[in-house]
Amino acid sequence: MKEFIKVTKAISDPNRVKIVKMLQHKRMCVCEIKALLQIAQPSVSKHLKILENAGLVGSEKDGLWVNYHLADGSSSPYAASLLGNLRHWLSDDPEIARMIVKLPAIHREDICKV
Amino acid sequence: MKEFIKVTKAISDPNRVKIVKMLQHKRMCVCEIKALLQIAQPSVSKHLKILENAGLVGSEKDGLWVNYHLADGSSSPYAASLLGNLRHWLSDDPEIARMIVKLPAIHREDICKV
DNA sequence: CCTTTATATTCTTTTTATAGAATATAGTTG
DNA sequence: CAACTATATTCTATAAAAAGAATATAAAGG
Repeated sequence: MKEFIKVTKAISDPNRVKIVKMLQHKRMCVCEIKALLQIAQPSVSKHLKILENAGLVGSEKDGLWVNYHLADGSSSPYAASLLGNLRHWLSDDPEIARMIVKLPAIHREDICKV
Repeated sequence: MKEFIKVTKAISDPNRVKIVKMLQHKRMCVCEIKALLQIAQPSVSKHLKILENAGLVGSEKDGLWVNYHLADGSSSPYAASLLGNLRHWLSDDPEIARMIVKLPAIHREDICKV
């Protein structure tokens, strides 16, 4: 039960849904995500921690950067099912779509400078 | 997006998960649900409203009683998918299983008297 | 080793959820 | 229609979530 609640709580926040949807397109560092969401950097870090804890995203350090990517869902059937469904769900959502359009123009060299 | 969040938020509470799981076995009135969950009646009513709003349960009046039942998922793909998965998910959860064992002994005539 | 930079953590405030007590509503029965 | 009962709603208190400012940490480069 706890694991199920952890996953559903993690995904029941619009900013966290957006993070999952953007990570479907490429792995991203915190400041790139921050640039797309337009919220403060600590808020991004906290959202990512909640998603990681739920088994929805993973991360790897690369020098100063931390690259986040979609998890493979191996942590639980709940995470796996959700990640599978989200591959198609919400892609047509206006807010999501607008965000995805901006994605290709985001490059850490240009925008990172907290 | 709003519909998706409504469904995930609705299911990300342990008492509401329990309500969905018990309704898989039979349609129940508020005081029967109250007896199984062991929380106050207004809390049950509020949980049911949230679930109904998310398209996860439905209700029909029968005199003084209101019988709640699982929804068919026609309100959204999110509700449909979740209800489908929950048919097998969490059935082995100890807390859920213990509750389901008690289910057959619950009869409104015996317990209702707020 | 000092500075810079990307990210994480802590602290504080504001908002949102949850719970139950009290009350309202709506059927039912005498 | 008066008393009763099942459910819903309102009110209030408490707890949990989310946000950002300030600060801490850790890796890189001079």
